[in-house]
Amino acid sequence: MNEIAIKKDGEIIDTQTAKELGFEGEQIHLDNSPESLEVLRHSTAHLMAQAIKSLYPDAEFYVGPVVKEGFYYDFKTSAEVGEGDLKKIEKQMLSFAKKKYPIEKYEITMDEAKEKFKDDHLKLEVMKRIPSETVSIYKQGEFEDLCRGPHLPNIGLIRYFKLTKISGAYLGGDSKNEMLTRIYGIAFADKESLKAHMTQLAEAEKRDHRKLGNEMKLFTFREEVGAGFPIWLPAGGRLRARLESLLFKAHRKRGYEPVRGPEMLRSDLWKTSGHYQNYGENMYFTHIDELEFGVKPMNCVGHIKVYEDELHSYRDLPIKYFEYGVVHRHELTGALHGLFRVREFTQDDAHIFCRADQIEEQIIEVVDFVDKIMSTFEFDYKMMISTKPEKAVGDDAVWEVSTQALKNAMDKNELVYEIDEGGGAFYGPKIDIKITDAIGREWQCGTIQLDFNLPERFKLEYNGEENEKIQPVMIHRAILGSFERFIGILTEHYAGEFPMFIAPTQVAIVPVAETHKEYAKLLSDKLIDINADSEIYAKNDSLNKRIRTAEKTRVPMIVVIGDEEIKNKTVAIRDRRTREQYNLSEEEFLKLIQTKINEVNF
RNA sequence: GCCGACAUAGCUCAGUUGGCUAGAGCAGCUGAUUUGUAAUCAGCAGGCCCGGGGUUCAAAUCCUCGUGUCGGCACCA
Repeated sequence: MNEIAIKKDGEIIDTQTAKELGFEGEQIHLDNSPESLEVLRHSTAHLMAQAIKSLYPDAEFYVGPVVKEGFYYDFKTSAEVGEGDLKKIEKQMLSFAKKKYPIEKYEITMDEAKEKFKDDHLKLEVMKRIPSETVSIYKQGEFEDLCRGPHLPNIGLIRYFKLTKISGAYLGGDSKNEMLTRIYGIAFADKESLKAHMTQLAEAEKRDHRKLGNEMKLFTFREEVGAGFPIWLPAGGRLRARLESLLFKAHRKRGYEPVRGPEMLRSDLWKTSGHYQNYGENMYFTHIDELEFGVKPMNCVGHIKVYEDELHSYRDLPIKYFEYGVVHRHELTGALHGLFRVREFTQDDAHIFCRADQIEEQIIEVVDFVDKIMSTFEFDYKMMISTKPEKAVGDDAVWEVSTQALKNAMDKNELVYEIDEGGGAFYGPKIDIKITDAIGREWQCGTIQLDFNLPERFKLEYNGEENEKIQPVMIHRAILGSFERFIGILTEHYAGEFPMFIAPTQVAIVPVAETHKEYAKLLSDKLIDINADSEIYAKNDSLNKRIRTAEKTRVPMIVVIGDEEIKNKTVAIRDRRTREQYNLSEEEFLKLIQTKINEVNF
């Protein structure tokens, strides 16, 4: 097998460059190693550009990098390119690949490059961002592209690829700029890997919470109701209620007090908080008589009003209020996405009012709380500290102090995090908890936000040791983030196979014949007494059919009851999670269910 | 919001180049059957073909404006 590049000092250098500079190093062969795929996919992006250029001669090209899930190329043409054109482009790519053009490299000066690509305003745009004096050009057949490589020695090596998505993308990732066309693709060294990859994508799609939510009747959306407004169906309602009650206990244990603010508040308050100015475009407003009201997009103002209801002593801090707060946000239509992004959702929101010297311990307590829940569900998550955004309230100095406080808390406890510059809330920096969905997209769930600004704007205070007035610090936090998004993620995580303690229905009861229905009902009542939901499958269908129907709901446990069971006071269990069948006495069975439901506490 | 695609029964989908009363499976209802661990049989019902507007002798099919959904971009729990 021929080498396609070499690795020198951790860098991938293609054969063209290595030859030119006389470099030697560890050989990289065409296989599915990360290094090889990097080169292969980059060259596949170029091959795609070559095909696009031949099909759409006026096409101009921006950049075509390798990304986590393959590669893409951004370009612009006067023609309308749609999904249907991907096949055509793939075909053209294959026909070029068959010609086995070598990929040649040469260097020219920046001025020469500008002259060469003078008709391609996108390439000129790319060059503006390159500081060096000279640039390299890669040539394959008639097609030439400005690129720093690395590339394969020959396009004939590209055989197993697929163009996967087409979409628009803003030039330079800035919505103020023009929109280009982006085509995504994937490439592998062999046919099997490509096939395996496509199969894996199809498998992931089966876990999509939108599909499962529909199948399992958890929730729905209706055109006539409006985009982004989920409707919770009974099964989803039960699942959600279980989460809510578990979480309620967890909050009480940690000293949180349940409170509730109104759904909408006078606009003057939103002006005081800064939401009106900084978040107004995401809010819904209405009028009552002459006064303007804003429907709450966050719960903090309500909780501030709770805090203001009485005077506080330094001895009482921290004070923690929590609420399953329903919020409304005007998300852009294109952003809506199943339960992951909706316009009305419920946060498991809380606000901690504390002294400056309590910040760190409070942050860490919340981080532990988050970890407790995430590990219960066996989620891999990552944390990210988001700093001051473009639109923000408060002095830079205050932002600096609070951002540093978050970092300190994390560092002191040796917690790993990444930085998201400019990703903070308008009133303070935050630690975001991100979870990955079935197809690898990351979603922010929990969040911990440190806020010196709202206490200042609302002139909050508590009495210190010397009876002086001191301003408290506010920590905004949500663990799940929102029930909507979290349940969406949970659904994909378990592929609908929810564990007993959270499942919409704990047990499906299948009576063998009509005469066993009564006993089934008795059992069902006993289950309710131990806080377990059950469903009786007594329809006029065959036993097999009813077991099949029950199985398809993904219920964790099915019990079959017939003469045998009634006589012996037992149940025949079919455990969907362990795929086992066994018998238990009724008493043992109820105890087992009770244990399984109670084994989880946050 | 932007680029592109899509919208047919509760669900999953057929529906030829525009051409008669728009089809199927599942689910639902009625009856027969009373079942021992993943689909018993028969019958019935179910549709403003997403919504306006247009082209045409004729529209589920073509055009147009909405609405919703999907894939991305941008934005964000």
